[in-house]
Amino acid sequence: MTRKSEDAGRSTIRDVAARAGVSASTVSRVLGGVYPVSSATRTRVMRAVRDLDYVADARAKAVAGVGTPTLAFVLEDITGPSFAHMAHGVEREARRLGHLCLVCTTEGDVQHEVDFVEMMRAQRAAAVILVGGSADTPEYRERTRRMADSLASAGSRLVLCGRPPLGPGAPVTVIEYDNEGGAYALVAHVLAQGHQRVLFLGGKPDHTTAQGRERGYLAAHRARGLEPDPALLRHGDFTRDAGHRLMREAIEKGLEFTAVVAATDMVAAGALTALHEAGLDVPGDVSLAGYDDIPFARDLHPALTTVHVPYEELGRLAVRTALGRTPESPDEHLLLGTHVVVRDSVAPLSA
Amino acid sequence: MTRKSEDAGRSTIRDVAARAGVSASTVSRVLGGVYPVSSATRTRVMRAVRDLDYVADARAKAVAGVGTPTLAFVLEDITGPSFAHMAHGVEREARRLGHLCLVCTTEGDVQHEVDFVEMMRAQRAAAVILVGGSADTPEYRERTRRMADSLASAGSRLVLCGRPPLGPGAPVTVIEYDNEGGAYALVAHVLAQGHQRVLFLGGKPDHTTAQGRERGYLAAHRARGLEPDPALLRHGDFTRDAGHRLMREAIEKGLEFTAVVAATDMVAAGALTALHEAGLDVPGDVSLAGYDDIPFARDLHPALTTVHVPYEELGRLAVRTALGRTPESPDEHLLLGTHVVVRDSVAPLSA
DNA sequence: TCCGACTCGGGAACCGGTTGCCGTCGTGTT
DNA sequence: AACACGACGGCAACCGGTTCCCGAGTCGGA
Repeated sequence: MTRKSEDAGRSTIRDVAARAGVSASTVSRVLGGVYPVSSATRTRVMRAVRDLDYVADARAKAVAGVGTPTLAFVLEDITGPSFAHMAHGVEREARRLGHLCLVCTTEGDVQHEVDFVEMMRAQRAAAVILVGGSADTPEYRERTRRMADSLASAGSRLVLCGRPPLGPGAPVTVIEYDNEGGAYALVAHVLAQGHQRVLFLGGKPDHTTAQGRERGYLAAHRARGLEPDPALLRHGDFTRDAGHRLMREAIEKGLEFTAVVAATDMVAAGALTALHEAGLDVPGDVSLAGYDDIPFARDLHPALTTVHVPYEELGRLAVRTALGRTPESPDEHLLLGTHVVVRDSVAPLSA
Repeated sequence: MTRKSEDAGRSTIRDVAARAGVSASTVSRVLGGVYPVSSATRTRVMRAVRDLDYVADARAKAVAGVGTPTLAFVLEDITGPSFAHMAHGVEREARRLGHLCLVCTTEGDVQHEVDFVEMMRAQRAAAVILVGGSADTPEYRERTRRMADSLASAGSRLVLCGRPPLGPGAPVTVIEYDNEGGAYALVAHVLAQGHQRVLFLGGKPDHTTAQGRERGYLAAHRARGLEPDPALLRHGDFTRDAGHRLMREAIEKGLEFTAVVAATDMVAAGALTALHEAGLDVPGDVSLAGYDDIPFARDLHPALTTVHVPYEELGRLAVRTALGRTPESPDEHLLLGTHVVVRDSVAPLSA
């Protein structure tokens, strides 16, 4: 009472050949498609293939040089909305270009990252995409540079997607978005509403994404001849909980401010809840803005004014430029623009 | 002016052997670790390995039977918060168990799914995990059953994670969570507050996750001797936009209700915004509840009462049970429990 | 001093495919 | 009828590893 697949297990090309009464090369040719094979033979082979439910071992094909190419991406945490969108872009584009997609999350552990990249070199991945911000320390550059060289020497390619670029000369493709410019525009918008004391809920001080946004915050002030009170710059990380805690502390501390700019929408969400808990109305008493334009920003109450970042596009571009390059093409460095999305959480300063 | 890695490119084990003046077998043994090798030889080999910056080709190792095992997961859209959490659980557990993780998103296209599974069979993946709900049609069962058989015959395993189970006898591991039970408890909670007309914003009618939640909604009513007005059951999909649209339509239509239960938190978020836009207070005028307990549920205003689903645990369990099984072990079917998280969006019916 | 055991390393077969090369057969041409 | 040529298909080498099997040294003990 066996199914048509006998008891199969995995069958090899030689099993198929034997059953069809031909040689393994012929089977390979039939399956390959283009080589001339008589239709009688083709039929016998195809029949044997179906009988045995045979599929060629992709790993063996890869060794022989005709495998499905593979691409890997590494991120800290797939549950972060912006990371998830980048991942989505990467995966879509990889699929469109016929690549398989390996994924690894590091949960912030750099050793995982290094180990995984080494593993990808062994897998002969076409490219490895590092997704998401990072601290820009000498140690980071050193380590990342090493990974880049290592991949390059194996014919692969390292891509930094939303990550600090290395110095010149590193064999790396960099796709970034404009943190400073976006934050500048956003904060300028807030200041234009008459606010003077704008609380900034930033990320980790050495994190480049956080730094860029903070620079934009400062630059927007200075462009109006203002020098922001250092006490208004608070640092945490990019989580909802950090936003909540930072906001609560600022309120308890009696800090004076009429607007809050959070480094991410997640942080803004936590901050918003803390403001509500303190009985403050947004934007009546305090204006609030975020950064990232995650889908949920619209459903916060009030709808969050924020900066739109083309995360998915970022991921798509990362794989397109990485896979599209030839050995001679120069190292690319793309910088994507962002724009402010005005919703309801920022209001003119009430007299 | 070359780096220590010569100009390398990819070097083979034979290159290393030649440089160290030994045979390829010896290099393999040195790298393998356990076989007795004199320390002089070991040193020479290691030096050659470093000089050439050699890494064994993982695909070739796989063909020889000593590769890193691989596991694949398929989901509709990685940007959905609950999918992302399942993915996170899968990835974490896979990494813990030393597996590589391939990922594919289908964007609802079943052909992608079928093709990808076939590809995974060719890759000799240890297991393929299908993540997220689906329509439970005869066509679905037929197709999924075929994938299960195909994988099983290749020594792999299909895992349904939050997906409708097939009939008995299919070589499948199923990990589900209790949609009906969770919805029952949630709706019972709402009814206990005195509400009588509870609007249900459901998903696609043939989608099993949506069906389960709807059954829970109905069962909770009947347990109190109520028969819900069919006009209160609205169907869309699991997106924020669907929730927004459905809610607006219900309001415009003049439907009477004092509470809303949404099939997911995303839907609830859209509905909440629509309620606000209509000038209704939640929970003053209307109570609202969601399902999934995504992180953002806390930051909606009011904080959303919802049902917690252990998505990450679900993903972890999926890989653990799939990889932990022996050929003789029975097909497992796990059903995880859920629980209501009471926050601020449901209030007693005001007289 | 001779023998056995143990250590070390090489040759070759193997994993499961692909492909270059060449021989055979059938057919059409002169 | 001889010859050329194109269509087919098998052999064997190759991709880049691992591992079985066996032979060559070396060392210690009888």
